[in-house]
Amino acid sequence: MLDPRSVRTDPDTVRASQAARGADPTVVDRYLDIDAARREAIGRYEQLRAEQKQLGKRIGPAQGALKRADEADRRARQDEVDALLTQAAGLAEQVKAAEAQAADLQQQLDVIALDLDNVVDPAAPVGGEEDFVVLAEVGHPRDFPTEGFTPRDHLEIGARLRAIDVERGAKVSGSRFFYLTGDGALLEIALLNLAISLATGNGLTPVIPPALVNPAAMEATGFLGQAAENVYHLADDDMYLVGTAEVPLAGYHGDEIIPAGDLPLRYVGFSPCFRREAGSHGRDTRGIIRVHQFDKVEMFTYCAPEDAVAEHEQLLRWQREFLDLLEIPYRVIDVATGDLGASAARKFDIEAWIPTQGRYREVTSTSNCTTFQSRRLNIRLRSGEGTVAPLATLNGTLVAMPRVIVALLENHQTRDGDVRVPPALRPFLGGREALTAP
RNA sequence: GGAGGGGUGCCGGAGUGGUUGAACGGGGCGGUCUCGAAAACCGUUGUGCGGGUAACCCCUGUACCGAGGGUUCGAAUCCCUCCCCCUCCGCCA
Repeated sequence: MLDPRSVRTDPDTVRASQAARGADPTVVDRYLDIDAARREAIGRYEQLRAEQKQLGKRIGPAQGALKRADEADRRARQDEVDALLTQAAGLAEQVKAAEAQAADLQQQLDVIALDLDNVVDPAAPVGGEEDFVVLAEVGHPRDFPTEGFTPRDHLEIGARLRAIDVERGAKVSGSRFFYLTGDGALLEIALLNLAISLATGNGLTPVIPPALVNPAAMEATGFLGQAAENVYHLADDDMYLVGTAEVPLAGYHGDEIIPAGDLPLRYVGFSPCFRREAGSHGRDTRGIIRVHQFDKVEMFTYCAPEDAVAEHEQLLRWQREFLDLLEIPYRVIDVATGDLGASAARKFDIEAWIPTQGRYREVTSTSNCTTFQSRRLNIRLRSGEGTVAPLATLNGTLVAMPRVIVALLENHQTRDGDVRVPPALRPFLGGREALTAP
């Protein structure tokens, strides 16, 4: 949600942002029209309401006077009370109508406000999905022909190691489900432990959040908008399965006012993630690149708006450090405006090199949501001067298990199909230097 | 799942229809006193929205006593629905 005041005072910026996203800029003008009508309606209602309260204050005493009145006075007193009540009844009707009108316009504004995405960061590259800018390339993809063998894909390696089982995943749950078994399961646990130990070492608070949330939490984090078709909904209970720990981590401080001195608040959550993957039929059908359920370690920060850009860079640094430790070649891209989520002002993705695909695939993503998300969640900060203001929220993947496992298996495979364990991960795998077939 | 109790401001806790945004206590903040501190005393203490302002402070109006409806001239107070919390029983990782 944008600040209504800033939309009012600086509509051109919002229009330009909408255009950069490939979204409809004329929403701004409809928004402004409704906002103007709303403010007028509120004024009308409040004035009538003030009159009603003034009048109401005279009724009590008048009725008291009637009760105490003697015979001679009774008639006059009764007339006075009746007159007041008649007047008040008429006013009450007007108040009710004015209130309904104001409420209706407020609701209209709330609805259209959902069509206004966050204002993009001027630093973000303008364009569509293909218009990203590569910020860095790290490591070198291996030259398998020179090494003298053809790389196996993660599914083949996973089957050989008895680490990944998609057939049984399909048998029990359906397509896009999988089992991690043996070293596969141990690998995820090792990645989890490495990630959490790094994150806590950096001062983040570890959190294991609920993965099932109510509609308000889902709505406030923006996942019931364009992304709604990818969200699992439990109709009997009207609950949602989260697609990321961002949802419960963002909702955690909902409706709170946080002292500025407590900021930044940094969390690292571990949760299962559920995604319907509607509209991606036929894409990434082989292996575990795109699945309906996976585990993820996600960082989440609440900070002062002026610190958000620096915080965004910090999250990106932590993400890079993790992949550096895993010795996976990757590149960092600055995602273009047209490919940003509705709540992100800027987004960096890290894409890992996948040898058998001969290309980079997204493994992490970090978004600066500025004050957009906190407005919907009603999270604010209290400054030293005692004033309250919205704060910024940012999120970033530390490790999305399946894709990192894919990258790890494929990039570190040996000629005979074993997998070298990068040194940083060894302490979490009992010191083992390689994963080998059982 | 069954039975009962309860949701009021930063916290505790009053308040059953009319100057109640809300008594009282605690806490916080400011001040007096003190070399300083404590104690004591005095004062102050929310948020959203609209208007006065382009904006802050400020002034003013209005809304907010779990949420949403209703009754009424008027609702924290009465009615309905829902949500949440607590206690006991049952079931259960």
